Amino acid sequence: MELATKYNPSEVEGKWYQYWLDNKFFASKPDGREPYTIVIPPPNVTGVLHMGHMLNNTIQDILIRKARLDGKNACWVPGTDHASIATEAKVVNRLAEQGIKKLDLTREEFLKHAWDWTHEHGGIILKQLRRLGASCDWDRTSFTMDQVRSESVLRVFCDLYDKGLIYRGLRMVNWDPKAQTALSNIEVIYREEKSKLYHLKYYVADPENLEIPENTDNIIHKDERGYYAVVATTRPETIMGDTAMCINPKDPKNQWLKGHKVIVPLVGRVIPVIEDRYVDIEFGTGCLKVTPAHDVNDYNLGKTHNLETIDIFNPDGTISQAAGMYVGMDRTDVRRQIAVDLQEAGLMDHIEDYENKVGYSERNPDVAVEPRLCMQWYLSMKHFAEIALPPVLEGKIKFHPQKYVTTYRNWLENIDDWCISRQLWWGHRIPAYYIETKPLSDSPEGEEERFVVALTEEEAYKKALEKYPDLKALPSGSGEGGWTLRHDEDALDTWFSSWLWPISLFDGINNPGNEEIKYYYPTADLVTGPDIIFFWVARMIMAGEEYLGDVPFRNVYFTGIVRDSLGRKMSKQLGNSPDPIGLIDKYGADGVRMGMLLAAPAGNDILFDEALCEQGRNFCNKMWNAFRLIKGWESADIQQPSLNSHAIAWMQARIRTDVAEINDLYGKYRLNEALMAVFKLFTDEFSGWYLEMIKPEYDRDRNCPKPLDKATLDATLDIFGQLMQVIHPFMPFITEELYQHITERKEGESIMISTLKLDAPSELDAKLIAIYEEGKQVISGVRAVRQQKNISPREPLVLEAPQIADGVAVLLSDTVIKMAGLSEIKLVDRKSEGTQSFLVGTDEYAVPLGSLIDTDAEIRKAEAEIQRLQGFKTGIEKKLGNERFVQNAPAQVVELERKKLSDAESKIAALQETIKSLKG
RNA sequence: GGGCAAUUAGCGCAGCUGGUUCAGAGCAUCUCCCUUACAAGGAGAGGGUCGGGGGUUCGAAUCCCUCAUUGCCCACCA
Repeated sequence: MELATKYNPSEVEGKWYQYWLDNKFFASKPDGREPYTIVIPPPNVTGVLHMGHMLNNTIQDILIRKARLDGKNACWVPGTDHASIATEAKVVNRLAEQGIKKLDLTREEFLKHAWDWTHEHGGIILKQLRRLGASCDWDRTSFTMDQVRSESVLRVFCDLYDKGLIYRGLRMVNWDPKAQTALSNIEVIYREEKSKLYHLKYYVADPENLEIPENTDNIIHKDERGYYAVVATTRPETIMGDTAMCINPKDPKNQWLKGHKVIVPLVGRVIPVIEDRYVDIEFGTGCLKVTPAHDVNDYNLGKTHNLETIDIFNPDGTISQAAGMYVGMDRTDVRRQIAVDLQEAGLMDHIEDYENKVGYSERNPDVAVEPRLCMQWYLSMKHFAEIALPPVLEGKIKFHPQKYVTTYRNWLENIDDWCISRQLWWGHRIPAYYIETKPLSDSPEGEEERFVVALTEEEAYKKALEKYPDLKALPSGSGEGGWTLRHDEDALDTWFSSWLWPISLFDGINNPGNEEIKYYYPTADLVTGPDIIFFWVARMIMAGEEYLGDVPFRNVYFTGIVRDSLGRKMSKQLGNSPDPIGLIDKYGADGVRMGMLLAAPAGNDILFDEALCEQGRNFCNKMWNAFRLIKGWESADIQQPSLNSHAIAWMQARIRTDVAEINDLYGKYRLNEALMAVFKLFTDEFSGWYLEMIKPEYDRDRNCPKPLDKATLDATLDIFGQLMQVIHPFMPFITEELYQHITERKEGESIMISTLKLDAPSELDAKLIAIYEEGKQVISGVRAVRQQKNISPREPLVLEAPQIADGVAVLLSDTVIKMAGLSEIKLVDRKSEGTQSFLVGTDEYAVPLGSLIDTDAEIRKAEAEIQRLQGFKTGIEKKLGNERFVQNAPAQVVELERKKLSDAESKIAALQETIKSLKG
């Protein structure tokens, strides 16, 4: 069969992936082997693959495949995340396109739409991962909202509630007015923004009592309408909610305002001037307007000073009835309008440009978050911080790179309670049931709520009766005087299910101590981005410690962000995000995998460039052609030349040595370096040197290569197979293809499940490698001479080598002759005249060139080299002349310097000799 | 405002606890070669005062101080 000169991935990849699936090579069951588990960071169920996923999952696949080759029971569990806010937003948008409003639907109707959407788009991303070669155990595919995972979430909620760690609280939360839900603190992203600082006039309401101090530091504003204070604010639209003005009691500028009242501009409300040290004297005028309903700090001031709270916003960010003005307008429009109105009313002192930070919703990045006071569910974090800190600080979990340990610690040491309720329908419904004996007030400050937390409604009834014995006297049901349960409308934060992922995937919550959780937990490695260290990584550690008393993983490998070659983040707007599947079509999955990884040192951002995929594709081609070469050789029952047996020994030594290093790099998660080492081993050592060494001559009579001795061919096939195994984790498809060719596969075999057992490199290996390295230098030396003199590689040359019994010219003479295209190697005491020479170490080699030699140029070259060496020499002499160096430096180092000196001297001597002979 | 990291060849990076793996590979660049596996290839070559300045030391890319630049994270200054 004729093989194409280029590797064609598209012919190969689909075939092998199916073969792997058919043979269930990805499947894992608990057995006696050592487990190696990875749980996938679940992508959004309706998401599509982007470059970040490509990187992340390539790394996971490499680790999993490596573990499999090492004989471990590798289990990579895939799945998707319901991503409540993101998905619900998408569903709402789609409904809107159809003219349907969410609020017009019942919860059940909405959820039906959401599930339809999920089934329609769900799992596309997992299909895409197959193209990449991801060797997930697909039978285990899970979803954060499937039955097992959902039950786990509810059980955990009930359990934590029973433990007193979950509570309901009226707090200032971050409110997303578009999604109309609360967010946790870490879901808010602060962005620096150009805005305005509005300086508003708050006239003193009781000027008759004002005592104007003289000759003081007070700064007093007055115009024809009277005395006023200037308040600087970025949010003039909140003045309807002002219930006080606050100054710092020590502020010399504003002493005159103490104890007075001021009038809120436009609104006309008279509010007190309160004093609190919270106020920064330096900022603005030192006067702060206090809006307890719409700012966390103001809320706190309101609490300490017993201020009234006026909530001027509706949940969707429009102005509420309570504001009394601008009712129904959107907050952003009001800001514009009120600025105009204030100007016109003469209540605006001035406006200046200002930069401040505005919080945006992580999932709705164009929506500014509104602080809002409402009742939410919280998970108390003190306990979790305490259990999650030690495993990381003590190194039971290792972070790669390590610098994230500090980040992790800082966060846990300053952690806020976790707001876990979301006013969404798509998600796990909070298993709380309110007892309704009469219509409940909607007001958050309504009377004390009565509720129970239970896994099912049935259980909730029982619990209700236990908790509130008075209910026993009442008839159950919605009838006259009866009582019913109202299921909490809210859903849980998505991360409240994700944090259980390494446990819930093995059903360790519902079914504690089951065989799978015992076997697979803790998992080995987690591969994820540093952006979710708090959202996910930290919380998994909390859940793991809480529910299994053990860490969820041993290592966390933080990948960088994939950027374009200019260092910009990939984004749809910029259009700089390549389509991963398109890339795979173009370069093959193996090529793309290599391209991704080459640019990806652990923890650094990766600057992705398609050219890197080209390099990956080229490497595939290199392997393919090396295989074609070997495949074309016939074997014959002839004596094995010593050149070949030596080359085999050397190549094997090389493999042992390099694989040891590669394994070490794996251990340090320096996968890009491991890949580089793999690449060089194959391209340089194997293809560039080894294959060329043993390559049989061409038989012109038969028009094909001469046969190769069987022993060498067999050994070469073995070596090739080993190399495929070493490369396989990085490039699974082509290595499988070539491995199968090499081994004449039988059905059911695969490189995936093969094992590679190599001895540790020995001292002998090191020696062998050193000899060959020197031999390579001699060969390169001759090639360089050819290059300089423009001599064809096919023209045989003679090499004069120094008389050294164990020198490479003797030990590797056959190899050097073949590789350098020599007719012979002459061992000489003195090189002859008319040669071009080069040094390898301190040994001088010479190629006689007769008339080709340019004597003058050679002399100039030698003189330049002598000069360089002289400089080198004087440097060392100076060092050795320094008594303190000789006294203080270790003997070894001093000895080395001496050797350098003598080497330099002998090199200089040799060069002078050369010049002499050239001058003849 | 606090913290962390980075700064080494045109580019993206490696250089572990100070001394032969010390100034490195890869890509890119340049030169030559369509040699019977591979031009998606081969052979060869050039290229860096290790961000600036100071210090410690016999000796610093490596340790310390300082400045500069960049990036990231955290934080309620309106």
